[in-house]
Amino acid sequence: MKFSQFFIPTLKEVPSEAEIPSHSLALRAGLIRKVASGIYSFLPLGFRVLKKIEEIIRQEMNNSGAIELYLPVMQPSVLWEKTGRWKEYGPEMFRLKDRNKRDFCLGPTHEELITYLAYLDLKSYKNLPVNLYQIQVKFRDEMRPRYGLLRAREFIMKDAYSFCRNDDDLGIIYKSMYDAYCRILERIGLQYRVVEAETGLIGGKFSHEFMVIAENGEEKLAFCPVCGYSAKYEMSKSISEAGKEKTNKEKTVKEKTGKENKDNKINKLGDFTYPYPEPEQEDRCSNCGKELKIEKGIEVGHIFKLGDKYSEKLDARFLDVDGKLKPLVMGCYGIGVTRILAAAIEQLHDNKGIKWPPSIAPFTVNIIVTTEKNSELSKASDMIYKTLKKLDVEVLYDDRDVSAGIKFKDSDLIGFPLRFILGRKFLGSKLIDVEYRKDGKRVELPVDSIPKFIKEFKAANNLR
RNA sequence: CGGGGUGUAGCGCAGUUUGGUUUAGCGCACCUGCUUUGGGAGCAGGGGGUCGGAGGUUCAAAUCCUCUCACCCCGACCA
Repeated sequence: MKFSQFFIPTLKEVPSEAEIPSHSLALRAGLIRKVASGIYSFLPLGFRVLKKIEEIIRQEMNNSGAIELYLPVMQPSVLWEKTGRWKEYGPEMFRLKDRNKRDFCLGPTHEELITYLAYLDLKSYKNLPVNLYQIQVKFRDEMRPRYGLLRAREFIMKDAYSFCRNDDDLGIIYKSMYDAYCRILERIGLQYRVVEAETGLIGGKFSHEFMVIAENGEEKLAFCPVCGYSAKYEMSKSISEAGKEKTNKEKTVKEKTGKENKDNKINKLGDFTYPYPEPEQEDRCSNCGKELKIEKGIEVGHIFKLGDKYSEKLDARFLDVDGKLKPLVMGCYGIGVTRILAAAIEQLHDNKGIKWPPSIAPFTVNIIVTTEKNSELSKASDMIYKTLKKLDVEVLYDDRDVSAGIKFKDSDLIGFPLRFILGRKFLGSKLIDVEYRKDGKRVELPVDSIPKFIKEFKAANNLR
């Protein structure tokens, strides 16, 4: 792709609405534009990244036996009334009426719909287990959208729902989803932690959250560098110097209210402010006794064991081998596509711009020609552009008639993993300056070594 | 929803306190021409806003008053 024929509106200045790097850089690099609070358009560059994230997720889901389908965004209220969530969800749900005044919502999640599908078509243990997923847009009227893509009102997520005969089978699928999520984040190339978490409005017995480590993360995590124990900070167990085991939640409730709370649960959050306590020196891992490290993370994935909460209410039952009618045992597994995009920027950037991991970079190589009007040089860069395309490299050739400085700045901002620089030096030595965005390192590359270089780069970064 | 803040050209801002001296200004971006091109170039010329919206006060409103809308931040809550 030639830069001059593509659409990449970059911004030189920091938009006043953006507070954190992922938001600011996504706007500046021409990935997204805001339409309304928490609602964004994806420009071509951002869209390419989205598609790459989706594809990695899709491959890993398919590899772990999940099957893709597509459920509607618009959902009738009747199903939600059966599960009681039409009321429970409250103002967070975007609601609308059709011409006949029937109630609908824009799906904030899809348990009701998928369970309805199971009710219709999963009648026998012979159909089980089955794990269905979709990559779909979701709508949640957040009380406070913020940080650009990190907390949007319209966002894309992959959600999977599994149906099993019993808890044992559920356990197997749960584990396979857990592993798939780890592979997804590893393939993308992000540092992350898996923590135990509460289940919230979705319900169910217990859950794991997948956190991408980042400075601006909304979640505080406790992590043991020695044994690998990790948990959300407020749920983390630690041993104080006194040797007494405690969880941070107990401590918080007691300290803030000044009184005991029998089940250690916070009942009315509005009653008092609830800042997490500052990490304490004496907090030690309850597993191995080593000092806990406090980190911040962005939640990108959440997996739940639902059990029969939805299947009971929506009457989704199957006939088991023993001839008995039983509710389907469910699990659900969500991972945020648009949120991963933001989290990746949040974790991988510097003061010049984004540093895309090669797995999801919009383009792998950016060719910069510093003096476009030299015919020898433009011939050479055209040739190199074609060579890279032939090698099946995603390359953005900056052929714009602008000063070299602009090309360099845009290149840093957008964050292509590799930059091929052709200028005066090339005219003399016939060597291309190849620069890595990751660490700024440069190597000199003869033209005929391009195939070998690309092959090695792809192999090292797991690209096709 | 409570508290705080901001709305002036595509983006970033000044002007608002003390209404008139501004045909509303600056930087960047944009258009034309020439010169430039290894880290956001130079000169010359040019286009674009009626000051978020509505109402009001006044001889006169970006500036004062009332209402309203949008957006951002903190909190509660949340993928």
